[in-house]
Amino acid sequence: MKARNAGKPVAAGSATTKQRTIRDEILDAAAEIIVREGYDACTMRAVAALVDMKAGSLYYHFRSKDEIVEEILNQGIETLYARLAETMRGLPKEAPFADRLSAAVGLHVSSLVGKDQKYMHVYEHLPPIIKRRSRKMREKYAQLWHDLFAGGVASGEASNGQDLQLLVPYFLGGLNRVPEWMRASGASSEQVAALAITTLLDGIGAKR
Amino acid sequence: MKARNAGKPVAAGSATTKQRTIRDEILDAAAEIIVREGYDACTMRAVAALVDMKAGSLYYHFRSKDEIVEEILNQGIETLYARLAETMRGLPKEAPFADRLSAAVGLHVSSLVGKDQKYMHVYEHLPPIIKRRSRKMREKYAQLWHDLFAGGVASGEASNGQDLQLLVPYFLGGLNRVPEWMRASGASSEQVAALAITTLLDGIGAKR
DNA sequence: AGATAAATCAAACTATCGTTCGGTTTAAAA
DNA sequence: TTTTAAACCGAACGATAGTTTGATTTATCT
Repeated sequence: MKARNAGKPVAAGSATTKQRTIRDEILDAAAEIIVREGYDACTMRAVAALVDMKAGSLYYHFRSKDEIVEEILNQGIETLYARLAETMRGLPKEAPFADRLSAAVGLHVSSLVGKDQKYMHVYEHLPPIIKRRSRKMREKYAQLWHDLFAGGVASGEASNGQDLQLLVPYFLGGLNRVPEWMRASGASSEQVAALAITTLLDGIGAKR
Repeated sequence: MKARNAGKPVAAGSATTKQRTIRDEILDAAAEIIVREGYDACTMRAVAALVDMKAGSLYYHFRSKDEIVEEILNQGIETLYARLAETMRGLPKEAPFADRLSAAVGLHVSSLVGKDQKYMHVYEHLPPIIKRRSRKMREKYAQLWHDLFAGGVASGEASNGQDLQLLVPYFLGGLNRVPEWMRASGASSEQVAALAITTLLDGIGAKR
């Protein structure tokens, strides 16, 4: 076996420390290539090169290229869903809508620009056939947002009578462009999150 | 030569009627495939099949596959830019901000769901390397929106003091997801446009 | 040390990609 | 009708894709 961990700290931590398997390294490499150069450029040979292996060796860890992509896709959406569900559940029952919204936006944005952002951005680079596979999970995630807004409407804290079925994908679709905004404006993730929240709540029209 | 126009009306119109060339048919076919099945699926053989030809014959009309894609890309963005610029120029000088915004949103949305929507949606399916080529033109288009908002700010009709450098990509990025909203909610393009406008102006927060 | 299992390699296979090119068909000009 | 040019086909080319496989190296266990 090759010295795969040469130079890397052994992470001699607690027994509960999730250890980084070779599988993870491969997933990371593939996601990295997809986000930076697109799905076409993500060949088995390119992925292998990034983890210092040969293309054929990848098949010891994965059944196919499809399995790699699918795993990346799931990892991204499922952890995002879990984190948002957890965050919402952790809020006090009487937390105002603005606070709930702020927490959700903050989490979503930080996921888009954080350490594992790769996994969030892979989706948009995939061919439609593959995209469709994760559609159900993505709708499940959108449902969390739908619930959030529905709560705001019920308490009278939100909505001008907008159709939530339309408002949620509107807001969420816009939020996903966060990295673009940051690139174009040089703003921080906090600034971006703040803009999204205040604009959604109050708009940009002159005050009356 | 094959009977390419079999069954098609000759469009015996005025001399100024733009006639549909074979080039156009090829561009249409390629755009159609890219939008429906992604860039990978858009092979020369697939495009050729859609226009009842063989792959090699395409090279009589185009120098390369790249040339086809580039032409699609330009056609989409340039006509959009021209139409918005024209529309803005056509508005009376004293038109209120809300009207200007409404006109711009209406145009943008109708382009995204209209007859030539293909050409608008091709962009998002392309590998990063190709995307970068049309970046300048897209920034030019965004500049139109920037000017629109800047006008609203100057006249005091808009803005809560938001950074326009951030607000424009925020709003525009969201707007581009219109087809998704419509699919998810079953709303019409007019409903979607209305939501985008009122939400941007007034937000969804409870009135004060 | 020797044996066993895990991990990787080298090389090939088939399929398909973009592209080329000589020949063939079709439409218009003479 | 003959000539000429435009439009297309058929078949191939080299490159590269995902994948398979038998051999080989490396780690682990006794």
